[in-house]
Amino acid sequence: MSTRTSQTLKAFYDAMFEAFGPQRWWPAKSPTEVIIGAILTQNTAWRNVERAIANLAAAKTLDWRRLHEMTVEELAELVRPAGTYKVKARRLKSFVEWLWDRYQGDLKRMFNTSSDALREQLLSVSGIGRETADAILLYAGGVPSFVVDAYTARILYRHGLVDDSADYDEIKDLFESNLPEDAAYFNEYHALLVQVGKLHCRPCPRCEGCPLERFEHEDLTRRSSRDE
DNA sequence: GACCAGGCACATC
DNA sequence: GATGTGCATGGT
Repeated sequence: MSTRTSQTLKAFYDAMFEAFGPQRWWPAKSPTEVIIGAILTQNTAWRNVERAIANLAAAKTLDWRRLHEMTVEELAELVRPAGTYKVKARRLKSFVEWLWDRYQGDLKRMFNTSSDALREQLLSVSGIGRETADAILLYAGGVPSFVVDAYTARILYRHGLVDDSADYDEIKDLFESNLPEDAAYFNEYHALLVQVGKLHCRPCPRCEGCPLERFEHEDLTRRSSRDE
């Protein structure tokens, strides 16, 4: 199928890829590290997540058994640089406890579950919302589940592909129903959107030089303090 | 000092 | 169902 939306989304990808090349996401050494990073990066700059992960690595706790044995207070001290550290320690713990109860602490068993069922299960864990669940599925499990984040919503909104009330599932479905169901493609696409977002599509945007600049969009740079 | 960052749960209406 | 708020470190 080749609707207009589908063509536009593919053209976005091509333009971003041409500008930035492969992003090689997720920036982690193992599925375990992906999952920990996905929880730690919630509403947090990646730079700070790296510090927290470095602390965990230094303490040799990038390991589900060790994480299972630690207290939430010990964990909190290690993840402190990532911000909201008490909350995040609790969320990591709730995932670990769940992984232990349900899959004996074994990620391979977890990913052996059918992806739709696993997504529902992940969403039932306190601290794992839609973006985190999809990041785990895609970047730790290689499941073609499109990840939506604040940049994604902002970029699509500014290009008129969704309105500002579009929710997570609506945006996710827009990608998944208009692109080939390919985990490698979804992987690269989301990473490229984040790169465009970081460089050009923050709350106060900088459209100059953006690889999507040539596509129809609303240039808000001159009215960052607009009130509608 | 203000604002932001690869969200989420929970309270309230 | 929609909207508001707390969480918190570190960079710009």
